[in-house]
Amino acid sequence: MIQTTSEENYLKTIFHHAGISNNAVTTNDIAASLGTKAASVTEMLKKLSAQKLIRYKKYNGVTLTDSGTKQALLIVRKHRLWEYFLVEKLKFSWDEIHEVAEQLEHIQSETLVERLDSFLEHPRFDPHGDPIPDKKGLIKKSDSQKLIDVTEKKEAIVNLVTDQPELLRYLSKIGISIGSKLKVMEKNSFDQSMLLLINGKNKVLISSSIANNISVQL
Amino acid sequence: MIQTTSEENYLKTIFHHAGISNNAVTTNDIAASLGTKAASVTEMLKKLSAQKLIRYKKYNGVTLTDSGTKQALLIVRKHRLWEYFLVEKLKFSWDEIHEVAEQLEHIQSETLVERLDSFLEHPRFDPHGDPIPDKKGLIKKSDSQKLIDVTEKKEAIVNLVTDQPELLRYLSKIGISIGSKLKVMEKNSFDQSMLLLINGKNKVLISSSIANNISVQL
DNA sequence: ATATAAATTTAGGCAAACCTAAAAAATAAT
DNA sequence: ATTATTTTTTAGGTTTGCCTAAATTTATAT
Ligand SMILES: [Mn+2]
Ligand SMILES: [Mn+2]
Ligand SMILES: [Mn+2]
Ligand SMILES: [Mn+2]
Repeated sequence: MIQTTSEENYLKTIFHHAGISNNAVTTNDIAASLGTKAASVTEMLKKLSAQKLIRYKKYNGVTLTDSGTKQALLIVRKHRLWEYFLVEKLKFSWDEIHEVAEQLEHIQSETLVERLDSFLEHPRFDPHGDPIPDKKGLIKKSDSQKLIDVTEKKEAIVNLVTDQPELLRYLSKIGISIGSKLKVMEKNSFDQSMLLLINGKNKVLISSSIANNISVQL
Repeated sequence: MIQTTSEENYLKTIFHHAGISNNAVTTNDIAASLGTKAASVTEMLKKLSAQKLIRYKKYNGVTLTDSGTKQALLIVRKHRLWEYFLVEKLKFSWDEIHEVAEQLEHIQSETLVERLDSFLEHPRFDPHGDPIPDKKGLIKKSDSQKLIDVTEKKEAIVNLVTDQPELLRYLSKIGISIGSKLKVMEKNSFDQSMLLLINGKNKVLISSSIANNISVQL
């Protein structure tokens, strides 16, 4: 069965909230993410449940079924492939792509996804470091930890950042991108801010909320 | 103002029916093209008229305003650029692309269109030979005539075919593509069928309905 | 245990884009 | 010039996806 754009957005949101262990996701969380109201969410949950894409019991949140997970993974795959395309082929910057990918991910054509994947030579990560599910929905998970948890004096390589335009523009400004080498010079134990040495050149102080949105590999 | 996908499809349909001289287009013609009913068309015409994208007088058909024409040209531009992309970069065949382009043409992002155009190196014609409007909406019109009107013994180069999947597959099968050299060996005056020599090699008989959907340059 | 607060669902509406059937206008045929 | 046919519009419905306000359930605090 073919999903509407709206249904796809709900599935994707549930997927992102559920995490790897497919935890139950609440009505309010979905509403907040999609910018809709709880009442609208309840309505949609009934539809998705009728299609057996989610398991829904009143007042108990929802989890994706296998079928729902498969659909969600395909949407995520398309989103990230398009983001990769926009950056690598069309020279968009990493803060300009999310909104366009939000539209492109709903284009219906299996052939298109697979040809795009081939054309891009099967990229494994999108421009923000998020893994791109393969055709079967398998995700390559790299061992990665939050920058905020890295101890003083350690060095690490940036491999994932949160896909939020304002954050991304800020990171670009201070010279942090995927692959940047960071050395944690000082950690302020009061506010969790960090003094970083970026690529052995610039020293920059970042707040904890920034550090919370960067993941690295030691 | 931003148009819905449905509004864009109406504008494009009106544009295609109006021809270069922007003739009035009838309600029924629009309905037939879009696979909707006349009543639905009337409803939409009121909306487009309120937005001053068309000139609409009850019972008198519609014409596009300058603003409506501009919008329609942009959609056509996007449709054809995407078709070119699908064929040249993703290796789709010319009969597989229309449906996907129908979806892609509605992606909203001015940057995307212009970057795509650059990436493709500003193609002037889509895979069916249809001209791609430039950023300003200008169309390069090549002097071209219908194959059906070519006189016996003349030679001509195919430069435009109708974008209909079944036709396109048939043309591929008999070896006709954009750029093919055709020599009109015989014209049957009874049914207008034509015997062609294709690229100096194969002799093929085509019916008038095929010949009507091929344009050539002498 | 009860009261209060928060989360969720239900009830009733709205706009977009479609539909069918009936009415009105324009066109064609006698 | 009437009548018949075709085209177009109007009237009244439906579905999808959203909303607000009220009711219900669950969670939290006294
Ligand atoms: Mn994104
Ligand atoms: Mn991303
Ligand atoms: Mn096309
Ligand atoms: Mn075309």
